[in-house]
Amino acid sequence: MAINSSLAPRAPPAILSPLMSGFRLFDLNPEQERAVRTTEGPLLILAGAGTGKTRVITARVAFLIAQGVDPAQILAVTFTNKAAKEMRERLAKLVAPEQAKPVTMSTFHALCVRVLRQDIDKLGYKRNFSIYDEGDTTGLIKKIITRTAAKDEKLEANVAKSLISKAKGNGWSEVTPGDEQSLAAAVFAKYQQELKTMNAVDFDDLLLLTYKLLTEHAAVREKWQRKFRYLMVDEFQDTNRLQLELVTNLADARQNVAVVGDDDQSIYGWRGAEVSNILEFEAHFPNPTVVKLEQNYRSTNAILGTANALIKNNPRRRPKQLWSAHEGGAKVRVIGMSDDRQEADFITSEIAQRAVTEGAKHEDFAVLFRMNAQSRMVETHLRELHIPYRVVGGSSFFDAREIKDLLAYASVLLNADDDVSLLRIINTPARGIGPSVVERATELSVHKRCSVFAALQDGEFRSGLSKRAAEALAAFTGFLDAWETKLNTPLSKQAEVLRAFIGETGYLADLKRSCKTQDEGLKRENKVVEMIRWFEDDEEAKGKSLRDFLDDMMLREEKEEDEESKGSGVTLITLHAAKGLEFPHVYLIGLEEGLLPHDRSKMEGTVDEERRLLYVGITRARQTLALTWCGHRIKYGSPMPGTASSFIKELPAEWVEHKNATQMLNAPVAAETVKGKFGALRALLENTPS
DNA sequence: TGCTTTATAGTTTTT
DNA sequence: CTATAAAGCA
Repeated sequence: MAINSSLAPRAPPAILSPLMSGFRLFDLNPEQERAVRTTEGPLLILAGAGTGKTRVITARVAFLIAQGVDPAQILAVTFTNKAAKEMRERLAKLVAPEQAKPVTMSTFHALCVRVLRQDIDKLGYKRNFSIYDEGDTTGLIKKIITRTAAKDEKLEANVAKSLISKAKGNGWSEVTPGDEQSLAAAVFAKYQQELKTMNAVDFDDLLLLTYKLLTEHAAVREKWQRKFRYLMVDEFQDTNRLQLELVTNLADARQNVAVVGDDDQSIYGWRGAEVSNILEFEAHFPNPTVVKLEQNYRSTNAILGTANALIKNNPRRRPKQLWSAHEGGAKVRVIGMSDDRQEADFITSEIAQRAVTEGAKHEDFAVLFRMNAQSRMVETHLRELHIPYRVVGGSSFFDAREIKDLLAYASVLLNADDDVSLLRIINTPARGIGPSVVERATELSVHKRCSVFAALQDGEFRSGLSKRAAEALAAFTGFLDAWETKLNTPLSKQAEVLRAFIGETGYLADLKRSCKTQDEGLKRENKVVEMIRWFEDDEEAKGKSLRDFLDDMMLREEKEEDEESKGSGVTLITLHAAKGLEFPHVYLIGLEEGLLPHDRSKMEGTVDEERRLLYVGITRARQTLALTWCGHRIKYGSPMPGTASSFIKELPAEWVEHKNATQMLNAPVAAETVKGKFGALRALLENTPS
């Protein structure tokens, strides 16, 4: 996110000379400059919240280029596409386009796809492997569980999935011990074997198989070590063991590995992130240069003092002390509420009030919470006051049925062994291949350890079918074959082939028929058409193949922004999703024992991570921060009593003031009055074009 | 096939 | 309470 944009003058647009003369270090502070200038050997940059991390990374890449490093030999790895994109945009402002373009800036996963598409055959997969997303893998695991579990055995698909994911993230096979260990282990083994017969990989496999490739095939490892001479890893505190291993294996003897991260912001331990990667960095990369970035360009000292005091209570961490050249700022308010209704009412009416009295914009405010369910009450109250808002997170563009169907069709063309996709579309629209045929084919595929498509081709299988079914099946497989050939004809425009193929399937007509309203049908159809056009653009502009495009789609999160509320309004967001963002005014709600820290964290012994979560929340605020807790909260329909979070006791008296909402609501302006005034003002504003 | 009823469980989430 | 998934029904 935009770190310190208000303070920093824009950097000069181009590097004047590859030599040091003329190269300005963009007004970096001494620590930042040291991080940028340290180009050789391992480097650990401990970048506290709001200390200009992204700036340092991009400046360092620019510096490397100015030093004469070939841009193509620089690799910067991030966690999200968004971060990679942002970094690329920032770099584009520091160096010439022809220097920026060859730099590799990608996520771990995208990088691994690149490696695997070249050499995965060395591991017994085919190079046209499919990538399965969360939904695909959950479905697969579910099926395997029902097939494997005895009647008295129970195993939740999500539990199994997380066990499998963690096992893979740690390198390989050991499934964490537990009561269902044997079943989970069996499911794991079957799952992995089935993925392979389908020539498919999941997200974890992307990392795992790349790791295998690099460690077991020296030639491949050396190829990539030669390619990348300077490595940078962002958000290093979020890496798991496998990702650390990948970095280790990509680095050659020179060990030019620069990692950037903040152990205090490690909040993804529950999904396999290893804080020890950053805490014990020296063990993995001996004698590193260590740089601490502690000057914060985001928040007031009241906010930073509060954050510092809180996080000091964590035992395993690298000591850091954020400070700011800004004023002390307003004290952090800790406000006790009677219940969650009052909490929401207080926050929303105060936002309404401050919009008037302080002239603050709605998008300056954010409400942060531990659980998504907490947003509801706030939403209701915001709607009542006609305050625009956006809820971050939510459903993805790619969750839409029609998009999944389209991607499945495309995937089957490229890899017919992809059962998950094949089964998705085999009878959509209905083409006479009913559930019984599909079931028998699936059974045979399990028995013969082949893909469903291969099972469908089996002569014996076909002769066992009714004449009608056999004909329908032959028509379908022939159809796929024909279009596969067309797609792979050299010089053919794949987007056009795909469009014609989808047309021929009759999918769109079927889609529209299944919709209740015509309007909905058109919208859905439009999505499909749009996506094909999107591919067409990529094919023409960037020369992407359908496979490239599918890879991009599978590895992209891209939450769908609500079209009307895009860009404006109060932000409602979970603490996890808020990492990396900043807002002038933050309300952090639900600071109750059991919610933050969450009850489950106590059982799991991860209260430290909950503290970091609160720390992340606090450090999102630029100017003002309010923390609230409730004496009662509606849980599962009925109000449950609650007490203030134990974290509140850890906050420093110097920077914090304690209040209670009943006084505040009654004292200056009654909430109703504010509502009325604001409503009138708003009506006025709405008649004025903005 | 597609719909309504019933049971069940209930952090955090990117790739 | 409410979202979701499986089961039951037309």
